[in-house]
This record gives sequence, C-alpha cells and structure tokens, in this order.
Amino acid sequence: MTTDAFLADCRARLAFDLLSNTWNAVVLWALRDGPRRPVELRERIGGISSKVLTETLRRLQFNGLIDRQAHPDAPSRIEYQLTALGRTLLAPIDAVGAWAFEHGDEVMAAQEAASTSAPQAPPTREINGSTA
Amino acid sequence: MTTDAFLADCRARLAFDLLSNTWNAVVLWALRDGPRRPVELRERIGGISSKVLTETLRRLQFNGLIDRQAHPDAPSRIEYQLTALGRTLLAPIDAVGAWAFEHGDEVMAAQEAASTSAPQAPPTREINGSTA
DNA sequence: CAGGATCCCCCAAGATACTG
DNA sequence: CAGTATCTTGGGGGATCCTG
Repeated sequence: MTTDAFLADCRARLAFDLLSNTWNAVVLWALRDGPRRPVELRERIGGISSKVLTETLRRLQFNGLIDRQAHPDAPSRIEYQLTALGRTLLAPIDAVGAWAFEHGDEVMAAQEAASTSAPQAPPTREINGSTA
Repeated sequence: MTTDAFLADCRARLAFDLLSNTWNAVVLWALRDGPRRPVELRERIGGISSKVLTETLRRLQFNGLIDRQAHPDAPSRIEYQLTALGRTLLAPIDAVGAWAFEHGDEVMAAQEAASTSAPQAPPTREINGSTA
C-alpha cells in the first residue's frame, strides 16, 4: 500500500540507490550513536580503506544524510554525524538488518543447496560436439 | 537493538548485498502479488532488458527468494513466484520504499543544494534526472 | 516467449603513495 | 589524522543477435 509503484516511480528507487553502495548503510549505522571521527569509523567498521570511507562520507553528505564538522581549535579533528534526515533512514536500515539476522542462514542454506545440486536440472548448457 | 553489529558481522551485510543489485528489490516487489511470467515482469517494471531480467531472476532463485515453474502443457509458459523466504523480504523492502516516499524530496533537495553551492562536479552519480 | 551468447561501458571499490 | 591522486579491476548492466 505504502510503496506501490516503485517500479515506474523513480522516487522509490532513490532509496535503494542509497543503500546500493556497499558502505553507505554501514557507515550510517556506525554513526547512529553520535558524531564520529573518520578514524573511529574505520575502527568500528573494519575493512574499509581511508579512500573509500571518504568517498562514502562525501556521498552521504551530498545526499544530506550526514554532516561534517571541523573543530576550530583542533586541526585534525573532524567529526561526522547524522542529520535529521539521515536519522530517519536508520529505521529502514534496521529493518533490513533485522531481516538478515532472522533469515540469513536460510539464504545461505539456499545458496548452498543451489550450488550443490546444480549439475543438471536448471539452465545447464553442456557443449558436446560443437565446441564453441 | 535488533541489528547491532553488522559492521563486523557479515550476516547483516548479506541482506544489503541482496538489495544492492539494481533490480533485485524491484523484481521481488513486482512479484509480491503472485506468480508472474517474465514478459509480465518486464511490462510491469519497465526499463529492464530481457537479459538483465533473467540474470536477476537467476540470482534471486539462487538465493532462495523466488521459485521457477515451467508449465508442463504450455512450452513457453514459465512463471516465477516468491518463496516463503522471499515473502519475508517484502516487509524490509517496503520499509525502504516507504522511506523514499516520505523523504525522497528531502534527499533531492539536499542534492540540489549541494550541487548548487559546490561548483565542482557532484561526487555522486545523479540518481535520477526525471522530475519527481 | 524464454533465455543463452557476446561485446562494451562504466564505476564502485581495492591498493598504494603522497600532502597538509 | 584527514584527505587526495593514480592505477587497476571486477562485474553489474545495457544493447544486440540468435535459438529452442
């Protein structure tokens, strides 16, 4: 009911585009408790390079989801925090994350099953004589 | 609360990976009302090529979210439908979609503002050029 | 109609190194 | 520590053609 036609409606895809970037949701989530410095974010997140973090932050900033603040006194003290808009995204993100915790193993099981029993049934194309 | 550490936890990212593909969520959503044939999906969705649709369907199938059924009598009658697991994803998807409807214009406004005030090229791809 | 096969493009993302 | 500049790559996704 709420979201009906986001097939044709571009607006709905907008949110998916936001979450489509690998780190966007992760960074937003890492900021949910308050302002954080890049180095803190990198620690909390793990596995993200400085460059990619910066890109992600710029992207989120560009979309009005986070906020950049430089401390006037301390030179290298930069902090990012969620904007009001950004905070509203936490709920949907949590919904997705919660789903993962509930059904993650089912997905992995399905993947497992699909990988194992794939040999013949589905769209297999085994070339015999006509070697392409 | 529910989803705490999906920063380190790969399980939570799993769901985001599922939604990270451009068409995954869209196709799932297009299937929410029941079984659909590929051609119907293409009509409903719009802007997706046959090849990409097939890829998406395979991917969703691989993850146990949808189900493929060939009609025995009619040769070219293939239908896809959500599995039980797939149906559980509709809620999170709807949460995201609903957010887009609520805050989509805020995001676009932010983008606008960021673009205007920053003479440089926007760090993000334009999500959508069409008018909302 | 379903969907495989190909060719091509683009860009997110990784690795690395450098500057303020 | 924050951030930038390069170079490279993987693969999603678009377009086209072809087949069962």
